[in-house]
Amino acid sequence: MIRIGDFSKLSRVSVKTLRYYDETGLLKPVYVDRFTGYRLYEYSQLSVLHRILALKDLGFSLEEIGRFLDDGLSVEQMRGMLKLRETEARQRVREEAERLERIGARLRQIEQEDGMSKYDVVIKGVEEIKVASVRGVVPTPPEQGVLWQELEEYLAQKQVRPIGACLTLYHDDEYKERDWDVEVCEPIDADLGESQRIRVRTLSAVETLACTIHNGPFATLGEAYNAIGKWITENNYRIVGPCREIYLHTPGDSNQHDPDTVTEIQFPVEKISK
Amino acid sequence: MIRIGDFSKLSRVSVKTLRYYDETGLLKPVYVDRFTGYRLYEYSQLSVLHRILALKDLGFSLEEIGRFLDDGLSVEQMRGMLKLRETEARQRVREEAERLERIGARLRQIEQEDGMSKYDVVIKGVEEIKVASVRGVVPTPPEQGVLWQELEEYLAQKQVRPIGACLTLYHDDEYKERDWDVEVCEPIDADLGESQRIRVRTLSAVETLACTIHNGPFATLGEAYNAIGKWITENNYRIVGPCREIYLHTPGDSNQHDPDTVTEIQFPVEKISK
DNA sequence: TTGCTCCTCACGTCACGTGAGGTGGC
DNA sequence: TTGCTCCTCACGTCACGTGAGGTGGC
Repeated sequence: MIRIGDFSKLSRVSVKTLRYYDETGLLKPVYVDRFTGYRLYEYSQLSVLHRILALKDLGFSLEEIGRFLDDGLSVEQMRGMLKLRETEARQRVREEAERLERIGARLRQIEQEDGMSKYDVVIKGVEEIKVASVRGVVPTPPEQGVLWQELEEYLAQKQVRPIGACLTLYHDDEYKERDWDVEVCEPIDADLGESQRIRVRTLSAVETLACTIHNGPFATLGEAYNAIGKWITENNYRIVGPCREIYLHTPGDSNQHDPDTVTEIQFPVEKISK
Repeated sequence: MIRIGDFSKLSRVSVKTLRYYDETGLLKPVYVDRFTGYRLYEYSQLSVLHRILALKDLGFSLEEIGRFLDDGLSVEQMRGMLKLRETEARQRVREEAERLERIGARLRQIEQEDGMSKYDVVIKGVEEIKVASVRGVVPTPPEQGVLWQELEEYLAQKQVRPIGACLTLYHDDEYKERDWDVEVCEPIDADLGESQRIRVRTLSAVETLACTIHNGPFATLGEAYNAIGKWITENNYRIVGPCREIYLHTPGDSNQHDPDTVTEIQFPVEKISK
């Protein structure tokens, strides 16, 4: 029988860890001195410790390992758990590879622009939203005011109040100089009849949206679009739906140059698989 | 200004997390009601939160992120930290890929042998060991007794006691039927003169050894060698040095068939890079 | 006697999640 | 009034690491 220090040296597992395994019942020394509390191990316990290390290394938790050691579970169960770990490990390889890619994209961005961008892009999902909307073609985005007027008037007339931030959908696939196909939306709760121009519909939930926040007047929104566009291509995503522009905060009088304006831009995207 | 629940919905960050960020000073609401304790955020804080999420996603800890936000650190510093994360991420990709490989190897092993092997293989390192040794050619390993006798007699004569488990090095690169080049070693501490047959030398430290434990008589050691050999090839390692056979425990009379015998087998290996 | 080994608390880690028990706002 | 939102503790997580303060063994 050997003491914990020697057992630790042989196995290259720290004394603290061995004590922890004792405490949790994972690997108990064969004998504990009643008076000194000294733990005494047998050499043959090294193979149990090896089993623990090997299973830990495959990604099992200590609790799972404990159950393995106790029950000596069936081949089929073991196979099932390994399959699970395999899926998880594959997933983590992918995640880490993507993280690596994003770090690379950041580095390139810093080099090119000589500094950190004002815009940080994150991926998130949104739930579905019920909205009243008007769709139409306007020369350029800043001229969508007419559509908003139409929508607001309708809602006021029906005495329906929006329940969240209003937004615009941009339906064009490509960049255009003129004639944008836009749809202005107000989220609503109530049942509301449609008119010839006003539609009531549910914007479907989206799982992966690339999003960024623009703090400042609408006039400089273009910078945000540049940043997010670059991010999307640099990180190997692809746009798969209409862009959403969400007017989170438009203070007081709707002065286009108010700096306290906060707008979120969202692009439905998907990862380009290699 | 918005309440924590709405801020949470907009950002898709849990209320608990937002409170945690407040507590740690990472992201404080602009206003906290003195009486109710209600936290109130401004819409523009969403971009700060986005920055936090983006940096977290690159692998930074919340503490590091906090420092970034406070100091607004230089481009050079940022570049340096990103480079570091890049190295780490690359490392983790490799680690996870290797784990995936090991899981696959285990699965194949279970399929083939219809169950779990008695032998678990782990990778570990060992430090250098000073030994007295005798090297010679013997017909087969079980016949190395003569060498041991020679060594023991010399040590007894010099009144030197071994300070750890004795071991045998197998110097042949390939498997042989007959005539094995073996070296039997006793770890020692003292300064000991050499003789014509006895050498005193230091076995160098090895960083990566594939190891397994054999519980049982020497007669069945072959099973352990089979298991570890299979593991090494299945997991894409290559043997890069002489095998070490360590006699951790050989009870009482050195009966070759004693089942309480514990032996460790170690192969210096390196990963075959693709 | 000295140095080494071993022991048991108790607390920290990291980024939150999970209740319990209670209050404010519309 | 009711349901919803928000609050503050306090504790748990996972696999140990880090001391502090003290004792046993040769």
